[in-house]
Amino acid sequence: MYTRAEENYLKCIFHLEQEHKGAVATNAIAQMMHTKASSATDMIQRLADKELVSYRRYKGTTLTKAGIAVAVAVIRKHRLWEVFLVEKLNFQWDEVHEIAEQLEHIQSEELITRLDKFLDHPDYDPHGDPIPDKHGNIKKTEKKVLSEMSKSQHGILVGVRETSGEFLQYLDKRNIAIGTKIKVLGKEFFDGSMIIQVKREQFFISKKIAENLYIQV
Amino acid sequence: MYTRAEENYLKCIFHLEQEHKGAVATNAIAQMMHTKASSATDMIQRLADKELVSYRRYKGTTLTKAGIAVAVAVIRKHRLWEVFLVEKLNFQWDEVHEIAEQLEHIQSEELITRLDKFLDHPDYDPHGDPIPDKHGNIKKTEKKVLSEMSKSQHGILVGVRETSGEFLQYLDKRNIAIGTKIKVLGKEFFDGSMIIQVKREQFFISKKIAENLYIQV
DNA sequence: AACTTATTTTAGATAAGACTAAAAATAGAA
DNA sequence: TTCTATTTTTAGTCTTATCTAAAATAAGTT
Ligand SMILES: [Mn+2]
Ligand SMILES: [Mn+2]
Ligand SMILES: [Mn+2]
Ligand SMILES: [Mn+2]
Repeated sequence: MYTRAEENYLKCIFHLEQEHKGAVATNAIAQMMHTKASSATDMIQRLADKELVSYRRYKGTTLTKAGIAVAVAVIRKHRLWEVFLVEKLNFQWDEVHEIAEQLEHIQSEELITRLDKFLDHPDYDPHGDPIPDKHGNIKKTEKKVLSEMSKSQHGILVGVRETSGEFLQYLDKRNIAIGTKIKVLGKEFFDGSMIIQVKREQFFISKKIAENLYIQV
Repeated sequence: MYTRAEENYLKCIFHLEQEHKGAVATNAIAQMMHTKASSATDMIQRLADKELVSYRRYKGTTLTKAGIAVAVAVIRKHRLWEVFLVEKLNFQWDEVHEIAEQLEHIQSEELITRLDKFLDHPDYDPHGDPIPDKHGNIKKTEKKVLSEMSKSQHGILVGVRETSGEFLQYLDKRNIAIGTKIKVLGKEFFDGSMIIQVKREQFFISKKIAENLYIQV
């Protein structure tokens, strides 16, 4: 099988490739992995030797079929464990990421099959991200970033972009969670800030917040 | 914290020290770790630098207070995860060791605290081994190896020495499990083999089998 | 006590994964 | 197009954890 480091790099490249659509820059990988560009280059070259990524120097990196399969399997494990931590061990949604980051590397097909069953085959993790099935298929959900919505539009929160503790606690404090209905009451052109309606309350939110909330309309 | 390898060596030394009472030979460690004596020496010296073991060359190794604490914490995690796998995910008791071997290295105090609670604070793992509490205290149980019992003595199975799949499946096949009442009907001096009564059946067992069953009289 | 064997340690190599510093390639600006 | 700034790669070093081969020590035997 693959090492922890390899799995983490593949997962990282997968996420960057999704976001930017196209070859991923070495610097972007290094930044997300909290490492130096030279270390990233080193790993990328080893992954290329194993045909998990295709790579032409100075031109960026993309995952191969094999690389995608590994990345998606790790993401599946990560998200299933997050569900376990929240649903069964009563962790808060902002506390689970670090632990899942470790648990995602446990090697056992059977374990994941049984965990999935134990959790009753969940479709989404606590942050609203879809859980790939055992064949690696990911349910594509139609969702919009809140910051791109306009006045008087509404929808329900189905996911968050940021998963840092600070951000998730910010949402908790305002009773905003996955499934919460949100309506745009006003939007400021100058700075992109908004007034939103959540249940019976109204909040002012900055553009930065709005950019990190995914809404299903 | 400590690396996976360090944790595995410490756990290994702990178990060997329990068995033989006294300093542990380098070869014994190497054998149990499935590695070479030179590799073991190397690690022992590094553990000695970190004051996790006390070591005098050619004289063997013993754990320090600090080393014991690390080993026991790992053993606690290993056994709690084994309970989880059997009780919650319905694994058989012979299938859980390998997976627990990985899970025991997950670093999170909070996770173990919550797992322990989720499992309702179990005292023993599926193989009858006691689970250390969070302070590292291990319940000492009075138990006897079946091979040392004599004719017409009886007791209940409280643990197994071997945990290999083959051995555990051998027991399953004969309906022998933790908690099963066993009576010695006969014992052969020549080879130490026995006839035992288990529920309504009688079995012939070799000395090797008898040496791997712990009985509470 | 001297020799032989088994155990343990050292010396030297290797691979993964990280780093710093320097060189090379690319992109942007003048 | 040529210079400059940024990005990326290479070269060389480090640590952990492993190996093989050789040297050192301990234990056992005549
Ligand atoms: Mn990870
Ligand atoms: Mn998540
Ligand atoms: Mn282990
Ligand atoms: Mn066990």
